[in-house]
Amino acid sequence: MKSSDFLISTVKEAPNDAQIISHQLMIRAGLISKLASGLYSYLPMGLRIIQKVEKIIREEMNKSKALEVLMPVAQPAEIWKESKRWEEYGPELLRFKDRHDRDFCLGPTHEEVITNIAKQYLRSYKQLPINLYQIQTKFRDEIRPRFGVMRSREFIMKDAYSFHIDEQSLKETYQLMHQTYCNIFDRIGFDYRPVLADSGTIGGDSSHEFHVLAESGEDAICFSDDSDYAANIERAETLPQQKPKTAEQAIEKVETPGVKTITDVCNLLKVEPTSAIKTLIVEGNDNNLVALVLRGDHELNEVKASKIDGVKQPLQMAEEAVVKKQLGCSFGSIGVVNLEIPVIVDFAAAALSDFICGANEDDKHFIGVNWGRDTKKIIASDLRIVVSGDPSPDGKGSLEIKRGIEVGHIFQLGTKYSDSMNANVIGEDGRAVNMNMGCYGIGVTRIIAASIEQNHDDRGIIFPEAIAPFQLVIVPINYNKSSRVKALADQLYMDCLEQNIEVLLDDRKERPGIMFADSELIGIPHRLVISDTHADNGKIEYKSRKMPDKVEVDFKEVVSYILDKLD
RNA sequence: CGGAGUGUGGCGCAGUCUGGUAGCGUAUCUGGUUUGGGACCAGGUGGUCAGAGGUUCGAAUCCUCUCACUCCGACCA
Repeated sequence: MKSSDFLISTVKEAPNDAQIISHQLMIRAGLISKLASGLYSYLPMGLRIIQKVEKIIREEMNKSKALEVLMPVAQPAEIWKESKRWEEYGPELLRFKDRHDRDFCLGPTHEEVITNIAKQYLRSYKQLPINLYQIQTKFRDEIRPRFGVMRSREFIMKDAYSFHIDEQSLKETYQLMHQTYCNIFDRIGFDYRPVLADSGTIGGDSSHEFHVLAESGEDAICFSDDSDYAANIERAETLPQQKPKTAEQAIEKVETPGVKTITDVCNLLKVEPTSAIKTLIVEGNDNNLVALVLRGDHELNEVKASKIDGVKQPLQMAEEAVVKKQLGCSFGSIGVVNLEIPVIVDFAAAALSDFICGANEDDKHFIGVNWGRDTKKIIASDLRIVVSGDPSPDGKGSLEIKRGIEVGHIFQLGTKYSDSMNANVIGEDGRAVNMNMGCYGIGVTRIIAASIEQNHDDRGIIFPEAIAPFQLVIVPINYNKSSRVKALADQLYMDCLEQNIEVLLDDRKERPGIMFADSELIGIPHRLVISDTHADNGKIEYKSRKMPDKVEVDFKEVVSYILDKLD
């Protein structure tokens, strides 16, 4: 490709709504163009990258024997009503009516459509297992789109759905997909981790997210410093701790006027938050209240809390007015002494002795409180968000927390959709069985942003070769003046094309500085510079985007030199 | 949905308080000089100042409403 035949749409300044580096660089390099909030066009340079990513995904998916399909973006309400998600999904699902006043939506995902297909065409266990995938545009009406294509409303996703006669078969394909995802992300050149994930209301214990490690990641993930354990922070468990020490202090009520928060209490009483507890009140299953107790320095993990027996799902914090009426005090003064509602205590809080808590009277707290002696019987459970340094749940090492960008998610759906949509096959014994399903997603467009987050410097993007829009850029100095430079550049360009090198010849009438800056901003991995000075010696200058040094290469050997670099 | 903010050539911004000819940088076009790190000179093109209504002799500027976008929060099978 010659630059004069292409659209190089680089800009010096990014719009000021671009917050993170990948968004800024994607705009500046001219990969994307914003149409409206969360809606982006892919310009020629950006599309080439998408196609590279898609190619890798296709190759690896095909290798795993998955079959590609393509399903509609617009979907009729009927199938969503069948799966109950028309009601459950919420405003993220963009709904509209067609000219006949029939309900439709834009697909945020395709479980319903694929199940509908499976229902029609899968009749016998002999056709199973089967794994169908597509690379398709999705639409989710995000509350707050941000970070460019990282969290946009319209985005490209690879989604795969597998169908199985039993759980065993599902598990095998799940493992295969896990491996396939690793292959894909290895090829893309990510520093990533597969982590245990919460499988949401679907249940089942096997769900993994694939996270690219990056400071700007929206998710917190944690891993052991001494084993393979890695999990989304929502999912990471804490272990029961040792029994509390024997009580040393007597319980005593103290005045704490105006004190509402743990910080206030601790400042007033000159103690650390680790020796106080906080009591959160949530709604219970039958119109009652439930107390959740955490150590002062810990935070509630809402996913864990909502899974506790007797706690209303989804988790709902109690209204302060209701709490006042039933417990006789406001939020800041709730405590566990003489508390007449179910009390669930986090393991860490349950391990405390001689601690501080609210007195269930405004402006008063207890000090020297001990479990059992001063409280009724409690249930100890895992309630909190893990913190750095917690012991790893597998018993090996301690946890470290990093930020990650979720680029893939695989999980076992079981029979949720095949049950509600009645997708069954005839089994070996001649009876109909609802199929087990697995579901596997990769955010194609998000991958590009994630890769840039991980690979850039102050000059721009440093694309890994596997997904770079071009492998090589040829920068001729004085292409339009020096006939010798032009001849050499054209010759080299033709030679590269012959070797199927994805090469960009920058034949624009620009000064060298602009051409260097553009190629570095766009992040083309390899660069050759041709100039009269070098031509005098039969040399060409090579530079890798990753390395600071320039190398002189004989003109005759340059193509094989490049081929070697491309491996 | 709650809080905060911003809308002025493609992009980045000034002008708004204190009403009086629409401005700067960059990009773009033409001509010339340059050519190894975002050049210089000269001359152009391009804006109903987000939209609607109001006040005024006169509104980018003051008032009212609407819309869009951004940030923080809530939400996220």
